[in-house]
This record gives sequence, structure tokens and C-alpha cells, in this order.
Amino acid sequence: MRRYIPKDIEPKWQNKWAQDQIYKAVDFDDKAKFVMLTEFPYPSGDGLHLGHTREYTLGDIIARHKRMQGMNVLYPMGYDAFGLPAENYAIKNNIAPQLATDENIAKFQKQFDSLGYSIDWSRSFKTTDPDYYKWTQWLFLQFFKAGLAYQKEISINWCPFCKTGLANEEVINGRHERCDTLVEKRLLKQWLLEITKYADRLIDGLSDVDFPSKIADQQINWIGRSVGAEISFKVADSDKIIEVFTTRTDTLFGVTFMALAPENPLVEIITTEEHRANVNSYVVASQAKSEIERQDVNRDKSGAFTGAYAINPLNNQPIPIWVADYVLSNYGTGAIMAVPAHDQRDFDFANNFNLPILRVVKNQEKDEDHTEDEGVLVNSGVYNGLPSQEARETILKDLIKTKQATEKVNYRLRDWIFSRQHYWGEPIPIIHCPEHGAVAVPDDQLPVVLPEVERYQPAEDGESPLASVESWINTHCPVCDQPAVRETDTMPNWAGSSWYYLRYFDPKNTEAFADRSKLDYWKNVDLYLGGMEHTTLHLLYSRFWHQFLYDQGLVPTPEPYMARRGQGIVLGADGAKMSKSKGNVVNPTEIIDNGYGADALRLAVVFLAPYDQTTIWSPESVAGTYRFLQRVWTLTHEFEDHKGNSKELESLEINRATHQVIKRVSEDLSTLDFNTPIAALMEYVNTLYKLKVKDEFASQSWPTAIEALIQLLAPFAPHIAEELWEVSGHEDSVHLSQWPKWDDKYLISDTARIVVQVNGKVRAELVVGVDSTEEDVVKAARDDQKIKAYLEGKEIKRVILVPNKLLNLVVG
RNA sequence: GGGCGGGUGGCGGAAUCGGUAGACGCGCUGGACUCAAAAUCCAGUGUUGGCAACAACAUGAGGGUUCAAGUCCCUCCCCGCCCACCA
Repeated sequence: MRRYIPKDIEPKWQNKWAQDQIYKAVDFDDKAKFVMLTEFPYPSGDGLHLGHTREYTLGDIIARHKRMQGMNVLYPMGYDAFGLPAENYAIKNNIAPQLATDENIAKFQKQFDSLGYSIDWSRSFKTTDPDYYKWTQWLFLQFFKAGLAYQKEISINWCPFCKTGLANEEVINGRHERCDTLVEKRLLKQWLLEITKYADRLIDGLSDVDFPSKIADQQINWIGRSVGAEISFKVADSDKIIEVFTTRTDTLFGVTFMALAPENPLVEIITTEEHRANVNSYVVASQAKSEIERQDVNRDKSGAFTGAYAINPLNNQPIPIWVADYVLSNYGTGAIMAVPAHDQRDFDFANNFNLPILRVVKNQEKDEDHTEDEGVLVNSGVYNGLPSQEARETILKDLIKTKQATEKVNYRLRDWIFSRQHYWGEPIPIIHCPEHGAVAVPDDQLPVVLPEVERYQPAEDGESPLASVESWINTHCPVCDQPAVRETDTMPNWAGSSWYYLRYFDPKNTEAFADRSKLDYWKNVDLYLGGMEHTTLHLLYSRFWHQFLYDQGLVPTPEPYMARRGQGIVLGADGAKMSKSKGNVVNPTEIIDNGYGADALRLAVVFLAPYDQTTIWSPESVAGTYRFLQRVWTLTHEFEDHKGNSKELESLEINRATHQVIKRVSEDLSTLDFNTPIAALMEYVNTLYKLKVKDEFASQSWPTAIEALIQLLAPFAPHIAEELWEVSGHEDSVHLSQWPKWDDKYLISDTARIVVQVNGKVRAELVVGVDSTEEDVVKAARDDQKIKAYLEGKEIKRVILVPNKLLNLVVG
């Protein structure tokens, strides 16, 4: 018998599949379509890592399974190639990022090929292709034309290491998520996309798609919709008004001070001469603090009194106005009404500065200094006695009547800062004309191709490297043809990935980002698998783009992804995140080349744990899955050698095992369980090993049993399955064969094993006829030697029978 | 502080509706084969007591509901992820 040597069969089949193009997705096919999407990789110099392998293997298993179920499957792959690592590499080695990127992609491609994925490579592209980013630019212009892309001078998060502005979502704990550098604030003119306009849609749309609650909740929290009121407070002895946002109008009588953010322009205006010096030095000190200092929750609350007072609109009491840097300038109005008795932060501040604390909500709990819980109003004039929730509405209504408040919804979500001061990104296709301002580059001049430059390093002052390319910058206004200059900022690395799935539907189109009829056929992604870390970045951004495109009538569905699943991270064997510095990185190519092969590796990364769970890599697991494949190999070959034997009747045992495993694998795959079907297949093979000793492959049930085994294994381990399929005499690919079906009639037995409990403890196991009556089962139990001993001298008080499963005798 | 997960053998993990806890794999132990080793095959493997049959205990801790709890309820502890001075 030939031995199982993966490297003898895997490249052979990979070539054959490529040659026969068996994984090609067909536009407009009559079969039902299924779009299986996994996040495309950034082609770094390190190549595919184990996390990629897990993600793409999972996608491949689903794609292959759906294909065998008769669907027209599109499983595409591309490269998200704009981004900082390539640029940093370019800066360091003075090599064009284009070249480094192409080298890396070649490396990735080789690894991809060695893993045997059923990807339709004819649809592949990279986001850095001018043919691709032409359409990224065109789509940006649709936002611009709809008024959703705008320029504004704002204080932004600035990474001093990368020398670029960052979106809110890219700052983690005051540091740039990519390089871990402390972020600074800088005032810069930036392009923004008005994602806040879609805040409600992004929340509401979640109810039409199948996202795990973990992901949906995270997006909802990130958007942070908060319903409340904007209330106007007059400043005493002044015509100025302070607007504040609050969700607790019911606590209005408990306001004992107001607080303005240091950046609030009113600070300058209302501060009295007496307090000016003090307030100024406080504001300067606050602004000198780093982001991380200002965001530290545990820090003592600081502030300064402005000398001014506001008037409470309900009782006309004067309220001192303070400046405090715990008030955020970019949320709400940059000013708050402070209710120390019912807000922890206001409470802390009041304690620091000996400001009064007035309880206006009373609740059951003992009289604490402050509570944020609901209760009944006290110290609130005519509103005393109202439940706080009701008071919230009543007071707001009254204030609206007197035009002192409006209903207001606030979001934590901020507009998406879309400018980067970098070379390696899509140029923003805008021309600045002295007369006409920002003008869109006309469609027939797209793409605005990224020019070659002398140096890739961004400038200290935040100018993009493109600013130094005179010949490129200087152009003419598309409206008036007067001299004008190009925008030099580029798009963030999230731009190209915001719509890439649509390009797979029609990757070569030069007239449109995708042909409408193809969009109508493929519609959207049926299942999208990716990392949890993209929940509030890529996944939110691309939903926003898609919803906008839907509103523009450019795509046929309101949501891009019908279902989303997030796969867990694979940690190193030491339990730490894999990283080069820790030396715990596992290279999938090494495992394949060590002789285990792609199939054993694929099984190992999937068998490890449920796909959505973070798990620790165990090097021995490949040995286990390799051993299993070897047993499948041996079994199949032994069967082939004994084929002549088959003359006996069917084996009920084999039939039952076969139909059981078909059922289990099918059902598990439909619920996206991938580790348990592999266990089921292992169990099945163990069973067949035992049964083969019995009948020497003589029963007529063997051919079906082996065939089912190979087919069920095919999505998981495509190479060995294809080889064994051929060995068993098939000429067509197993991957185009029809997924086996189980028949319940083989699963039914005429006997049932019943567990017998006495007082809830398992004491024996009985075999009785299926669907035996309670009377019969109890009788059988009474006759059982072991049970007899437990019933001795006792009376059966109660009998519980779970048909065909369990009998519990309660005795006493 | 808020949101969401989770805690089961030496390890990764199984366990529809509450119904035999520990499937499957790793590791370990013993045996077969071999001059020997590797590979392979077979058997065993939660803990405690016992030669054994068997019994008791056992799913983070404590209580409860139930004929029956890993699963449901209450109280608490611990771990992970995400967000965080968002009014």
C-alpha cells in the first residue's frame, strides 16, 4: 500500500484544480448564489500567519460545503495593500512601496496556493491598483457631491511618530493603535465623512442582519445614541446663554453649579476680571496636558471659578459657572449642568471645591450622598412627588413650552476623519481653485494617479509628501480652467476596504465600480468572517459606505453583509499573542513543509476550539490530525484491496454509523460548528476500524460508508479527499459531487437503551423495546438484579419515564 | 464605572428541551510488532477507597427550585475582551 505523503498529492491537486477552474463563480448562474467573504489580508513582509490560516480555512470549509450542496459559490480574495508598514519600509530602504508590495503579494500568493483554498482567483485585485482605486476615488466624490465629505479645521488626534492625523477609532487609550505612540492634539484642516448622519441607520440596520450580539452591541455602544434635552441657561447680567445637554431633566432643581470645557469660547467672554488670571492659567494648564492625562478617570477633578453665574430656568436661582476639564469640548455643547447629588463626577467635583450638594431624587435606598438611580422627586417645587422618569418628560415639556429647552439626541460617534498626511494611500481627488474652492476631479480624469516622489517621509509640519511634487500639484480648475492646486492628503487605509466586496462581483469593469446587473445578481455578502478588532472600524465604515450607496441608488441592498461572524485569535503556545519579539510565531508554511501537509494543518487550526473562541496553539495538535488522516488513508486503501469480498448483506451497524455521521456533520456545519464535525468524523473512523475486523470489508454497506467518509471530509481536507475519491474509482472531482444525505430510517432502532435511576442516581442500564410502555419498563427494571437490591423493602412512590432514554424510580 | 463573554480531568475542548458529565484530540501508562527505536495497532486513563465487583465525591464558591442541575433562580469570587470623565 502507498503511504500517505501529503507533498506527493497536494501540489498535484492544487495544479489540477487551477487548470480545471473548478472553483470559478459564474455570473448569472441559475443555481442559488452564495457569497462567502473573509477579510482580505494586508500583504506584510511576514507572510500569512496562523490567524489567516484559521480564518481562510473556515471560509473555505463553508464555501466547499455550500458548493457541494449545489450552490453557485463566490469565495474571493484580494489584497488590502495601502498602509503604513509598506510606507515605513519604503522610507527606511528608499524603495518604492509599489515594489515592496508586489514582492510581498508574490509571497502571500505562494502560501495561499499551498493551502488548497477554493478561491476564485480570477476575481482577485489589490486596492493599490489604479484600476481599483479609480473607483475608490469615484465613490469618495459621490460623498463629496452629496455634501457628506467636507473640510474643516479641527483639533484632531495626531500621531507624532507616523506624522499623521488619525480617526477617533484609531486611538486606543490615548495611543495610536498601530505604533503605540502617545497621540497629540493638533489643529489641522481635514477632510471628514459625515458618518454621524447615518448614526441611527447604522443602529437600526443591525436588526435586519444576522450579527452576533457581541458585535451588534459593540457597534451600538460605539455609536452611543443618547436621548435627552438641550436646556438654555441665561448668564446673569449678560445676554449670553449657555446650552447644556442632559439626559436627566428631572434633576434640574439639583443643579448647584455649571461647568464649561476649557475649550468652550464662552469661557473667555463670561469670566469676570477678578477671576480672569486664574481661569486663564487653568485653561492653559489643561490644554498642556496630554490626551492620556486628561482622560484619566481616576484623576482628581480640577477646575476654576469664572466669577459668573447662570440662572436656573425653573426656579431662577443663580448658579456659579466653573471651568473644568472633565467636561469634553467635543461632546454635547461643551458645557454641563452639574448635579452632584445625582452624578458621580459632579459629586467628586463638588467635594473638591466645597460646592453644595442637593438631593432632589429620593429612593428606597438608604440616604447616601448621591445616587444615579431612579426615585421620587423632592426639593423640586411643583414637581415634588413625581417619579423621576415621569418628571423627566413633564419638566422637558414645560421647558419646551417656554422655549427654554429642545429635545435632543446626541451620539458619541464623531464624523470620520478621512485625511492622512501620507504618501501610500489613494489621493483625494479634489482640486482647490482660488475662485471655486474645493472642486471634484471630473470622472474622465480619474484615477488621480499617485505620482512618484523623491522621499516618502511625511513632513514635520503635517504636509503630505505629495506636497513636494510641484508638477503633480499644479493643475487647472475643472470649472474655470484657472491655475489651481491638487489636494495633497491621501485617504486612510480604511477607504479601499470599505467597498471591496462589491468589486469582486465585477472586478475588471472599466466603466463602473461594478455593473448593475451583476450587483443585482450577487446582491451582497451572505456570510462575512473576520476579526473582532474590526467591529468599530472597518465593519462600521463599510456599512456606512454601503448604506450611502444604497441611498444613491448604486447598490441593490441596504446592508452589505447579511451575516457576520468574528473568529477568535490564535495565541502562541505560551498563551501570549503571537509576535516576532516574543518568538512565539508559528509559520503555517513550516508546518506544511515539515511533512504534515496542508490538510492536517487545516484540520488542526479548526479542531482546536470553536472558531469564535480565543485559543492557544498547540504544536502537537497537527500530529493528531495527521494521524487521523493517515487512518482514513489506510482504511480507504484496505477497503480497495478487499473490494472483491463484498457478497454479504448490508450491515445495520455500518449503515447506522454512516447515516449518523452524515447527519452530525451536516447539522454542525449548518450551525457553523467546525470542531465537533471533525470529532464526529474521527469517531466514525474509529468505529469503522472496529467493524472492519469483524467482517473483513465483506458487507455491502462498505462502499457507501467509505464514499460518505471521503465526501464529508472533503471541505476540511480537500487534497486527501480528492486523492482517495480518485482511488475509489471516481473520475470527477469530489468537490463537485453532491453532499451526501442521511436517511432517518437507518437511525431508528427497535431497541432502546434506558438508564435506570433510583432516587436520581444512575444504577443500571436496560435494553428494552423501542417505545415500551411505562409499565413494561418498570417491570424490566424490577427484574434487574442491581435494581432489585435498591428496591428491597422499599416502596416505589413515583415513576418518571423519559421515553427511550431514562427511568427514575423515587423510592422511600 | 458601563457593555459583552467565560470558569468542566494533566492540557485543548464535548454535552439539543434540565435527563448516563468528561465525546473527540493531545499527553501519559501498559501490551503487540521490532535485535532496538521510530511509525503503526490494541487496551487503559476525573478524584478517593477497594484485589475486585462496587461505592462515595466531582463542572469557580455558597445557597435554592426539581424525581433529576454543568444547564434554571439567588448571593458571591475569579478570568478574558470591548468601551470608558459621553453629562
